[in-house]
Amino acid sequence: MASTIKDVAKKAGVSTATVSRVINGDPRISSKTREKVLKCIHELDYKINNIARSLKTSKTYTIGFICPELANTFFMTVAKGVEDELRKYGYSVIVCNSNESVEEEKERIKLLLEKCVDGAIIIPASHSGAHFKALADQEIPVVLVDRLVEDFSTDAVLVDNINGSYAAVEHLINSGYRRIGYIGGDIRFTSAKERDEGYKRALRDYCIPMDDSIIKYGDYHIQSGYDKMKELMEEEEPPEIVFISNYYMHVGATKFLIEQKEAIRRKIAIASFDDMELASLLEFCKVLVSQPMLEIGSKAANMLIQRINDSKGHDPQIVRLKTQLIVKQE
Amino acid sequence: MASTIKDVAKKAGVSTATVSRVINGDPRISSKTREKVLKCIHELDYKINNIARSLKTSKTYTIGFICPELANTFFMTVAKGVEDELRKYGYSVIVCNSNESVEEEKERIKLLLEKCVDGAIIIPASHSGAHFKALADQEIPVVLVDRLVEDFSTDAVLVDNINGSYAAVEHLINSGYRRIGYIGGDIRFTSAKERDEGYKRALRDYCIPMDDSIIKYGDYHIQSGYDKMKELMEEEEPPEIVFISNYYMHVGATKFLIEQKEAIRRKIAIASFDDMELASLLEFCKVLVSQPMLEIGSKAANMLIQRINDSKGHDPQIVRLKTQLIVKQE
DNA sequence: TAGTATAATGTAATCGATTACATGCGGGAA
DNA sequence: TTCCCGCATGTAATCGATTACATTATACTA
Repeated sequence: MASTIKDVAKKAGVSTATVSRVINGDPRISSKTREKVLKCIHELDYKINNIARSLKTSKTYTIGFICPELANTFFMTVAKGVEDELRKYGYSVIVCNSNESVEEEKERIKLLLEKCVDGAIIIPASHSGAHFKALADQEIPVVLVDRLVEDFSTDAVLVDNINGSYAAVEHLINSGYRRIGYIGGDIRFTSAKERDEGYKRALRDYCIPMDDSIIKYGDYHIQSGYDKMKELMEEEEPPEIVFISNYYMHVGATKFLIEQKEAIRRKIAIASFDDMELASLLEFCKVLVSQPMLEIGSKAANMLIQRINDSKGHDPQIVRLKTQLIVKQE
Repeated sequence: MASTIKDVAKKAGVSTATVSRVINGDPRISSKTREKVLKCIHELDYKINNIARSLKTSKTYTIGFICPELANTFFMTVAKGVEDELRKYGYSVIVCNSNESVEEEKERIKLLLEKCVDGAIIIPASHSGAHFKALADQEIPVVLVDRLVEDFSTDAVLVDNINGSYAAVEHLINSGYRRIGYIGGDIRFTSAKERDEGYKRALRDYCIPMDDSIIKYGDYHIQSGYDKMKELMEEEEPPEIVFISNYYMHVGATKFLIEQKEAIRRKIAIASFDDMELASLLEFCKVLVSQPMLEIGSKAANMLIQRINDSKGHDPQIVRLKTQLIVKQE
């Protein structure tokens, strides 16, 4: 059906080796031969069969991207950054959804191994990374994004969560807020833990007493934002403002507040990690901590390509990108 | 490095053919041999090399998914549906971003051809589909999603845009609205054109005069929603409510209105296509038309697998899924 | 003119699987 | 006992590229 290198070789009256060399830009080929071969390639509409090439070169120019959820703007904006950058180097991306399950993550890793990817970029589904060793065993470089894991050390791209949180809470304090609630994520994730740390550190630095009754932990999903905001508002002494550590909980919390009576609504505000989609348009929202999502992706892609081209390189490297504080105009 | 079928064969004292048969579940292999081989596979941590397999079988169990943008919840929720469904059949997905450019779309198609995908699911970047023939020429099945194209006919999964729009506008009319504005998309896209049609048909059926001054066209992006809403509100006689034909323009329009004075804000409302993310939480929003995004994806995946397994099948088939009208509680 | 370096191309093995065809073996029928 | 059949397995070609090594042609030197 599709023409092969043999067809081209026969038509051009040369060997397959010569055709291959033309395709790969070998400078030893005379320009006369090159012209002739290129003409035949064009006439036969020949397209290289990367399967065959990969078998011989053991390079697939494909990388795997595993994330806990596809329909998530943070993950997908990172993916966009990854794809954009990798494409420049001729790589394409197999996207896998681990569904926030370690078991499924394992399966995806097996899949990527069987597909012989040249590398993987992973947003871990859990705090455990023992199963990532399967990739390392085959010398397939891995770059983690957003979270570190236990039992596996490799390159990673993170944001400076601590100072991101800190700056937001500090801003709230400087704006006169004193009773600042918090909705955090599962602290087994490094990112959640760090955002925690930033919040607490700011309170401590400004000598504001920490009150566990207005510190709640959700799971980064809309529903838990809703539930935790409800709990906060039902406390004896609710906060004046709540710092929420991710976008989807921000959305859930907003949803809860919208349903409340005007009297309640007037007395509460929100600050939140992540500036995506409509975050900045949401009612109650005063301050946002914006992550450079595209840059996270492109940086991860870059580090991965570095490793692919130089696997015997340096020790695992961690890059921390800065967040940006966004204060909404009144 | 990684062990091959040869290593397994040697260790088990059988031929590679036997190992291959075990891997592929050939029933002719005696259970004694099968056990022995499986044991060796396990001990050597052998993983099949799909590159080699694909070369021989000319099946890659990989499909391409091309969409105009990755950081878009509609496209990515469809992608999730696709991935979920395809995985059940052992397929994985290469995700490509056409960046809303036909040129880039062409490049991605070339890429997919070189990667020897077994099929492609495409959300077209434009109204033109002539370049999709390159896939058809290699007998690679294509399923379109959301939009049809000119010059290329193939299987497609769409929603019933006309009746989706119609139902929304009809609901507005029944709720007493008479001056209903519209912000549509580029009518060269079939989906935009159909949503148009639904809006206009409802007005006609209820004998409400159509007024071009409150019918505007944007490009499905946030900014154009903002701009067009502004234009509408600056008309001599602005609408009471505006039906907006996609989520991102809805967001933009809301953004514009939030910035306006209370007097203006009180007099306007919104209805919109797409129920995603926060659509239902947005101020001004009364009615939404929800698309079954996951189902669109899984249906497209299903149709594609059908074609892959039976390429000489029936004529191109178009599936239209129903939308759902969502009325917000006051 | 012979000898040698260099440039251009060809020959054929190879990557790791699949599979058509070949083979050997054991058991049942006559 | 002999013949045949079918089951279980092996042999080797093959998929479409790459590439080490071999070969030929050309040019240059002495």
